[in-house]
Amino acid sequence: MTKQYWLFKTEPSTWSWQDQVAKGDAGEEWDGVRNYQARNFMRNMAVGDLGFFYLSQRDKAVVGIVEVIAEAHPDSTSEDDRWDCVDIKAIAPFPVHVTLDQIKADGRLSDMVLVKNSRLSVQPVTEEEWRIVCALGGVTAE
DNA sequence: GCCAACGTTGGC
DNA sequence: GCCAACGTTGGC
Repeated sequence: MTKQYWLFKTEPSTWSWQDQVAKGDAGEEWDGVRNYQARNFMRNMAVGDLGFFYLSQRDKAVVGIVEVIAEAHPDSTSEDDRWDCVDIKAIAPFPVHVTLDQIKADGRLSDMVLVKNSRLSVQPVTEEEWRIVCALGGVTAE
């Protein structure tokens, strides 16, 4: 299967990019997701998939790139076996943050889930969207 | 801090 | 299985 791309959303006060970076290569569970759509996307992820790290609230920007390092498994923060999550690790920060305003202003990105369904906390990203946002962020897409 | 949009829950 | 009520999210 070819590599898939995703977007992980978090509130900076709950889980920041620094928190993610501090976990190093060991990474961390992307736990706490209690939404079926988001969970289903995580169940479809494979080790090696890449994702954007997006901060809601004040920042409202993509600030870095993460990699999926473990496939979906039970969320350790829930007794309820409905909830699964993957593990991710930080790969690289964006030299330039790509803000929601920028994304909204870019006609090429008007179909991004982030624009269309801003509340979904784990989202798929197309390869084209991936390349465009990486370019805006000042990194070369893998 | 407000509120619209959305997802989930629970009664019927 | 429908749908009203409720809670949460996140942009503004």
